[in-house]
Amino acid sequence: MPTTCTDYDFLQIEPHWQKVWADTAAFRTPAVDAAKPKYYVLDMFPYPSGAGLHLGHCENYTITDVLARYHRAKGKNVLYPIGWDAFGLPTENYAVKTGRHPRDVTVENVATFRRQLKAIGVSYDFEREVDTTDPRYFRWTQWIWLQLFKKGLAYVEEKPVWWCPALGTVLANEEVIDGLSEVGKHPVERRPLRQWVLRITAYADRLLSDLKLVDWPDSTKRMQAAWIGRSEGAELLFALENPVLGDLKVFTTRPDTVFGVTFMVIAPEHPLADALTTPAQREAVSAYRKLAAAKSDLERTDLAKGEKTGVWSGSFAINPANGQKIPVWIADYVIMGYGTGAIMAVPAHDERDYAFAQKFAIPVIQVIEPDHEAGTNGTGATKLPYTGDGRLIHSDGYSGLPWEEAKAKITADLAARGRGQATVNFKLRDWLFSRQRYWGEPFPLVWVNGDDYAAATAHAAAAGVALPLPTEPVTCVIDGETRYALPVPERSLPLTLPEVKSYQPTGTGESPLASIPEWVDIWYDAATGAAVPATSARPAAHWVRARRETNTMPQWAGSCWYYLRYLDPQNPDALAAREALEYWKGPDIYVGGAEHAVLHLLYARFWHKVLFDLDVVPTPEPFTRLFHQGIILGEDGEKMSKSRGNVANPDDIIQSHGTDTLRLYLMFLGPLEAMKPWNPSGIEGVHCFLQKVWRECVERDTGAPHPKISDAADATSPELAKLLHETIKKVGDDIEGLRYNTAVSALMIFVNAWQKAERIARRDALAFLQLLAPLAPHIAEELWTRLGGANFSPSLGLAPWPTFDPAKLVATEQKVVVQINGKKRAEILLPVGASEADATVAAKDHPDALPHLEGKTIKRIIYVPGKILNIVVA
RNA sequence: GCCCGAGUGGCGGAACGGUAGACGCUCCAGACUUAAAAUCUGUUGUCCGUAAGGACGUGCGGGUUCGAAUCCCGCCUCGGGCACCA
Repeated sequence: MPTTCTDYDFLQIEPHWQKVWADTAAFRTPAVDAAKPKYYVLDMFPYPSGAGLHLGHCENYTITDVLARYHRAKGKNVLYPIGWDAFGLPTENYAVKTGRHPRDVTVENVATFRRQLKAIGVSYDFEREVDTTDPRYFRWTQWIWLQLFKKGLAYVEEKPVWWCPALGTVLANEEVIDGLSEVGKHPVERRPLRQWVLRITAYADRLLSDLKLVDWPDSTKRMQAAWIGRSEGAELLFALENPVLGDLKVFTTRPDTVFGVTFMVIAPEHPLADALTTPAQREAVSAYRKLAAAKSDLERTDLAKGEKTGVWSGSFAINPANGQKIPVWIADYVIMGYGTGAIMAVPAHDERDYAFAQKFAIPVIQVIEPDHEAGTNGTGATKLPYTGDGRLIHSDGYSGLPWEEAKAKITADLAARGRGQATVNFKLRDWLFSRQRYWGEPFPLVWVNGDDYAAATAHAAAAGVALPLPTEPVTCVIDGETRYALPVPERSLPLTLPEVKSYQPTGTGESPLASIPEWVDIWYDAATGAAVPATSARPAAHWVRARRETNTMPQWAGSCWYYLRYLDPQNPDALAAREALEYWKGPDIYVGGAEHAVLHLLYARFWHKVLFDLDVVPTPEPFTRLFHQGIILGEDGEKMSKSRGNVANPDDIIQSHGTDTLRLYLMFLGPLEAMKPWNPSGIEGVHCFLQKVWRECVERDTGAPHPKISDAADATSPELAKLLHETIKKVGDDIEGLRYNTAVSALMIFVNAWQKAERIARRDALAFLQLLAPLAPHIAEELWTRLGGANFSPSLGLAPWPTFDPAKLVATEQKVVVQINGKKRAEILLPVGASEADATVAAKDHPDALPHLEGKTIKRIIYVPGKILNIVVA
């Protein structure tokens, strides 16, 4: 039933249809049906912040909603779900401030988001909502983590984190601004803490090479490739002058330049740094190392600061290629986390080494000579540092060789003498996977001593419980005692968060979980996962004394696999049924911001590959096609932010213009991938367009169908019919190609022509409404119903998408532009298929072309049928 | 510093190497109206010209081509990202 309004009253129409869709479960995902093609559209699910939806969300979700509605009309089985990435820092900080439980805050925020999403008319299947904080969900997050643990991909290490003594808490990178805490502006320092780390580097090669399997923007692929950072080179051994200390191992991508080494550099944290420091240098070195320790990697790598710093250790190393004695320096531009934490410095052929050598007056020896002029400064001398290609010089036994050849030969020769080997190195580092927070997934494991580990695992095995144990136990030292990580049985999951009295930091760097001794210190049954406080009596002899892990998982955990849970969101026995995984596979398109180009997408790919190796998922890559929408800027062209006061609120626009207008305008604003400013006056134009559609369909005053609309089959003029078919083709092509702005423009052109026409056939008016429906679904449904669309299909959304007749698109005459010497001079109308000779004759006779041809000789004619005729004259 | 984008009317933007400025906004003029709003019609890149018409024009300078906003080279400006990666 349509509404009763006579003019375009979107405040009545939009809620009306939203209710109809909800009441009829119009967007419920169809059952798995092997006979029907599937289409899975995925949004990057939102973090339900207290601020509610912003225009960027609206843009993102309208893009996908258009795809979902379009593909439903094309007869696909569409899966279009939504959920909440609800663990995270802002909610926890809000809880700390207000004393409210993060769960309650989350429930409230989710309710706001859900209401707003329904108000913009997005056709999600809300029955498939997932919430990363729901124990029924994070049970499987924990399960996946156990698989990683079992595969030996999780380990524990002391890692430096931001520690704020004044706040008594660990801070995230984004909470530290210019070396001060964001809250309270207190000084912060780097402090090592026990952390869980995931071995993503074990997948570096596949994460890189499998990028060729996916249809992603090239820029995103390039960013991931750069982040993984594969480089081929060699590890070379430089003997240290003091034979007791052995060798210094360096990684280099340029073994061909080994004869140009004039100094070595090791990172301040390098294990040999102490031993290499001579008594005379001790004071300078320890001062320098202290300074470097206070800096983050980011500061150390901040090029804006420019100046290289460093200090000589007092020691020397021996170049394995020529036996030369070279000084070993300590400098923080070398980082322990990459390569071997030590380099051979070749100032002639490396920018950073060159800057360092200049500052400390270290000799520079050129060993590569360019083959061509490019690298020289005009006088024939090479401009240093020179990092390009060329041939070797000053390199005994290798001079004259092209660099690539020398690379291989020098590496092989040094390898033969046991002084090196070819290696591949990655920039990618292992993934720091724990947080000292409350509002995250607890790690499903306990810490026990060695004897208890043996006893507990034996007991579990005897009880027929296969614990997910790694081949090598994961251990760490707590309070001077070695502890073993004992995973909980998979069947005991989820391990839920205990209630705490306060979300305040503990002051020790541990999460608030550590302040609940009855949860942390327990008697524990390894076979069942059951626990009682350690203060109570030991329930039975096979129960062991254990301490729970108090770290929680980072927000990434839940977002690494949510796209799989949508396939089968309520399944209690598996993260999703095999049948659902086989049918839906992964998203056909994934839409979200480019800010996730590296981290989220890389982490999710990593987990997916692990699940693929375990035969849990059938595909090697999670996201085959990816699209990044552009940011909507404020009216002033700046990023929208509260402090700038340039925020446009979707709720206000829905009240003033309606969501159909908002959606249509967001899609019309410009290319979807472009960053574009919000322009409130432009929205009027789109609103007027919808009103015009209304006026063409509905008679004023009565609300009955417009008299212009006729049931006569030939009511639509041939010109308008042709335009309709062109529009059907264009809108379909543009939706599939994600060029919605030009699709909207095509719809406007059609309505402008419709308005000028005397009559239009009912089925043509309905076809137009179908084209409009993905973009502006409410007005389309309303008008479809009023024009009797129900006689064709009970629901507009499921009515088959209009088809175009290619025969109708073929013209009998074509306009051809006449150019003379490349300049447009005239237009001629020619029958389709006109020959070049015919075209030339017509052009020569044209009064506009004639004056430009008189007295000239024709040298050449270029004829592109249906497009142009270019006459070149002299 | 490095990497990735982007520069087209007053504005957002169109344009398989083939008519630059679609579509929309904004101006301006007209119709309707007592008036306004809404709606409809027309106009709106710059310069010369009464006009017909012509010249110029896609950040700047070159190049390739019959033909360049589009391809190539070198600059400039703006935006985004960055882990000095040996």
